Amino acid sequence: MNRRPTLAVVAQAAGVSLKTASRVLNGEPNVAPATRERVQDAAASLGFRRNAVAADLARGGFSRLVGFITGDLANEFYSALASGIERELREHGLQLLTASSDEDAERESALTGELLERRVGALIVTPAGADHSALRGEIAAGLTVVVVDRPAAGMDVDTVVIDNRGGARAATLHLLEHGHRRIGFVGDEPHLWTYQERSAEFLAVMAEAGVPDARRWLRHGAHSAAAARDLAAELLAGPDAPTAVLAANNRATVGTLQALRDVPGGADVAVVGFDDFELADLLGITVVAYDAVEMGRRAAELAVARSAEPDRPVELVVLPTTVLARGSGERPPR
Amino acid sequence: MNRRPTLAVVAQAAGVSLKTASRVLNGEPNVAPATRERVQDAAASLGFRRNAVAADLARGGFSRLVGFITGDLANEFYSALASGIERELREHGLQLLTASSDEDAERESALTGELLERRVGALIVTPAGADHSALRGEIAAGLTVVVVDRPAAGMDVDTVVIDNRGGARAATLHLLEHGHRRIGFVGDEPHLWTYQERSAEFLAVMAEAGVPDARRWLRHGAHSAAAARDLAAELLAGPDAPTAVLAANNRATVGTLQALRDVPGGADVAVVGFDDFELADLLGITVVAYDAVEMGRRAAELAVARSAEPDRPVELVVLPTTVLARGSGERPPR
DNA sequence: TCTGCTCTTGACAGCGCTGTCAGCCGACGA
DNA sequence: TCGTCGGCTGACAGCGCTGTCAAGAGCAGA
Repeated sequence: MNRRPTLAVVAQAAGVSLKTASRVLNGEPNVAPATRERVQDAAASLGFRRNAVAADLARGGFSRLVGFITGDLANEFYSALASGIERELREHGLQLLTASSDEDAERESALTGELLERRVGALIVTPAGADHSALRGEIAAGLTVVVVDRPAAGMDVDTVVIDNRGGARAATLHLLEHGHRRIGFVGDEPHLWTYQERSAEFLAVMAEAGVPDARRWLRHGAHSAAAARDLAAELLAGPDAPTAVLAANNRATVGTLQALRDVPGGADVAVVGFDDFELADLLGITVVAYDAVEMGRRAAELAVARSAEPDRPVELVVLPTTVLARGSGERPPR
Repeated sequence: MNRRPTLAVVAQAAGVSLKTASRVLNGEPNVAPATRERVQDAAASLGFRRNAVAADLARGGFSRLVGFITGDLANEFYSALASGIERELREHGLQLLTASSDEDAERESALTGELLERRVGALIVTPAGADHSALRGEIAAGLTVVVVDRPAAGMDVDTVVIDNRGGARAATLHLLEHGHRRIGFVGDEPHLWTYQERSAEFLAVMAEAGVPDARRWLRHGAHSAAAARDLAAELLAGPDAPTAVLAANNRATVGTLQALRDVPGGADVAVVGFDDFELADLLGITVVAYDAVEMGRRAAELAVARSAEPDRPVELVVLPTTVLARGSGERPPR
């Protein structure tokens, strides 16, 4: 086990009291320069390292850690979020503690518990389940919570989301404007808020455009690329197959592309994906893009702001989306 | 601020001593069932949550946190590592604290410091710099360190790497066997060990195959896709342009593909990439693949093992690689 | 009934640090 | 010369929990 000198040892070596040593190492004022130097020398030569655990405890039991509970860190969207959060927290001298829920509500609440035991100063969550009663209790107890990507139903907390409706509308219009009428929609799990928003807007736009019963091309369950692939394949094999597909998340886009590769005439089907991804550019895929890193950054910013000022009004940040035309969305109907 | 009941409050409510309450909440034996129940009820009704910070301190000042310092969490390779690590740690009741160094040695050492202040029980690192003197001191002080992806030069620590030589050899042979002689190599920063291993083996195999001066097609600096793209474009524009490219990491592969798209005749150039990536399958890119999640898992496993038994012999784990033929690497020379 | 044991419980002293408060000293103004 | 004030320092009491140790209760066997 790692035995390190404590502050007391440093203080003794420098011939000062514990408290004075503490002052020096925390950069507090009102220490004579000579004393300061003696303590610093002692600390350096002993290889002293302050114990943040003890310091946090003494200061009131709160750590300078912020927890982030997310669906799946291996998904490029979530890792972009995490990187935005981390960057912002760092500016404020805070550290990020990540945990992934695998989109499982039960695991989410277990993780919440663990992070709370660690006395995180705030929690940033992409809510998996619909039931946030556990969280609600914590908020009442004074915990700072920020939700990101999806709002937490019925909870009055700071939230950062993108303009899902606007993005879905733009994407659908984009395809309609290129002449498509039969447009498929490959979406995520129906209980996810993002699915609901995107699909509802898709249907609304189709109705406005006078396309009857667009619901027949609506599919859901594409939370993995493999599932999306099957859904897309089934959709494209139908008698009334769409000439264009709106893939409602990055997994769905990949799966749809896989399906299109295997279906005869698949190369002619227009595709617009929701969520940009690195190779979309190379593949020439038109997407609804937004800034996931910024999303994380804003969430962290809100967390910091609320910790500092618990009574500030709850904020809802909605980030804009843009359609990036790269070819796949501009193909005319076959 | 989040005011929560302390153990003392719970104990009082249950009419027992602090210590007995502690026993119950830690699941220790030798507590009368009736007492146990009283304490549990009190804890539940008060919304008690143990303070892991204080508990860790009382237990000796070590947290059940394991730190992971990595290059860039947004890179799919590192996030796969992180997810493997997290999964394994969880099995042992440990939590992961991630921090990214942006491949910057200075930042790496600052982060190391922060994690140590947090008294992480172990540190898993993908070493950025060449100078690990700071780490060396910590190890001497008893810290458990495991390095992953690249060995830390001159340090006797547990290490998990892939068989870079074997992978590079297989990839180069693969291209040679498909008739290529002029083979380009687009590699990472030259100070990285993985670059050195892969490039050295590439040159060795080329020499064995009787291809003179393969070094003329060797390029480095492809740590981002953009940089790789420029390198590959330059390589392919030369008078003695290669008919095949070995892209030595996932960034390099993406950049190379971008360059090939833009260069006339680029579609005929064979490509083998080092590191698999999600869309490689869709794009038909032949790659040298290995299991990054497993790599993380093994690293975490070693960290746990060494923490438990500090004197065990140092281990070097080398994971195998495979060539996955998907088309791009099987194209004959033009 | 007494001894010896196990089971259960609690008192107490920290873990390593910080906040509070009080004390000391030299300097400065009157 | 004295009073006062500001800079500097240290004693001390915790933060919320756990480890140690010892004491009390209950019970079996002698």
